Amino acid sequence: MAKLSTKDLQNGSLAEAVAARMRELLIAGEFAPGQKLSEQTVAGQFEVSRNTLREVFRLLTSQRLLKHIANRGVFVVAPDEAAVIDIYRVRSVIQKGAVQATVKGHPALARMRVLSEQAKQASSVGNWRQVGTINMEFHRAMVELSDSPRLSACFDLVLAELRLVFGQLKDAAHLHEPYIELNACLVRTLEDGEIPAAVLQLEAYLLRSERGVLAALQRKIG
Amino acid sequence: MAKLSTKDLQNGSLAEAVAARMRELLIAGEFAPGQKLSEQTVAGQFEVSRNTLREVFRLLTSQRLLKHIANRGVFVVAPDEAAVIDIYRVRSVIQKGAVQATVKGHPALARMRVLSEQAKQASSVGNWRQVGTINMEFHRAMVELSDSPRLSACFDLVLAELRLVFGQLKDAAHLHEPYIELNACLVRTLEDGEIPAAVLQLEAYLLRSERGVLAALQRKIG
DNA sequence: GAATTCATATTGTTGAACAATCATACCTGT
DNA sequence: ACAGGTATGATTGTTCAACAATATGAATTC
Repeated sequence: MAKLSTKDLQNGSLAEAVAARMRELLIAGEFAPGQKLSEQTVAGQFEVSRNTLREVFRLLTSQRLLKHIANRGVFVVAPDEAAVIDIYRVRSVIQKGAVQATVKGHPALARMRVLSEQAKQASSVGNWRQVGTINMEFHRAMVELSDSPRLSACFDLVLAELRLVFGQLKDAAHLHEPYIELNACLVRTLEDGEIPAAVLQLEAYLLRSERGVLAALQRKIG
Repeated sequence: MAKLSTKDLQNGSLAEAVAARMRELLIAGEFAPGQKLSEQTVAGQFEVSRNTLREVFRLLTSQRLLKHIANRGVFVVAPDEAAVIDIYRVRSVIQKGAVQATVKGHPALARMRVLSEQAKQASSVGNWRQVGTINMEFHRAMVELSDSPRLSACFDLVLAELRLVFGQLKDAAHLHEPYIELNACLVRTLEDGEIPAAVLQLEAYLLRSERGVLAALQRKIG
């Protein structure tokens, strides 16, 4: 297990700082899916009290990264096939809803262009980890086209869950690679204001991506 | 202030039971919007320890019914115009997405029919409070057409927030009344499998409802 | 080998204590 | 009188220790 130092003082409370740190570890796949997290043990590892860790657990449980079972403790979520399918259903509804509300010249659209180009650069260098991060940001920007903080919040939840899935797969490194060009293409279509075409491209992207994730999941878990 | 007895032992933990009880009170408008909730005071009112109440606050904060400000405490949320607009944007995206995925003979559709008729009955008796509750259930059932637990969860959040708005309005009693017939009509359209027509009806419903809520909000606050 | 009982460990909850931070009233100086 | 700073008091953030309630696992019994 990696070092669990949380000396890096984030703004806000200690519980939030630990939650943020633990979130990173979870998404990085440092914990096994389904693993039970003992309050005493984890509190010791993060050097916080049990009460504070409980608040951390509540935080991460509400973000669907942990699962709380009464009188049994908290466990790392283990997303299965159904979860992935559901996640992509949410993505489809929300992202299509956002794209359909696109107005030309929206700052989020400019951000999508920048991120799309950054992804191309990162992939040319072979930094697949960063490609994944940028890709996530790209899709977050897409949802921000809807100018809806609540839709963005909901989307962030499923995206975090999806990142957890990626982290739990072993070879997820260049799982995003084929979609860099699709993203760039989508940006152009949106900048031209061709909404229906953009929706079709998005649907194609989501379908391919979902299949890829499901395949990788079945390959590793069976 | 009303009695805060939480003797009714729900299943699950005490914190969850208190959170459920407090949720009811919040939605019933028993707390003023923007009101500060002192840990010591509220813990005393619910007869739980401060630590337990903190977990309750975390729960309700993650449900967007309370707002937590670091080192300042938690406050009852005070949804403004922008919040209502955003809530209806989420409703539009999610409910339209669900309706578009409707398959004939879905159990949720049958449930919508039942609820629509129950609403008609309740309104004929003049039980507006129940009309509101049934109406909420009706729309929840609509989202369940999508067979997506995550979309349902997200929808439940915004619906709870909307109920909080209703609770904070004083004359929100028969705010749902004009929509009983629209709901019944929408059920018929869906049962006939005419998805596009149903989407149009839903859009009309949401637009009218949003305007009604915004008007009531400005009447009472602005 | 299956079911029951008992012992152990973990979670759920409480109360008290202290540090850190914020709000308020008071005071000072010009 | 007023702006600014300071001290005081109250509230939140965090930790610790203890106990009750519940689940886990092993030993026992049939």
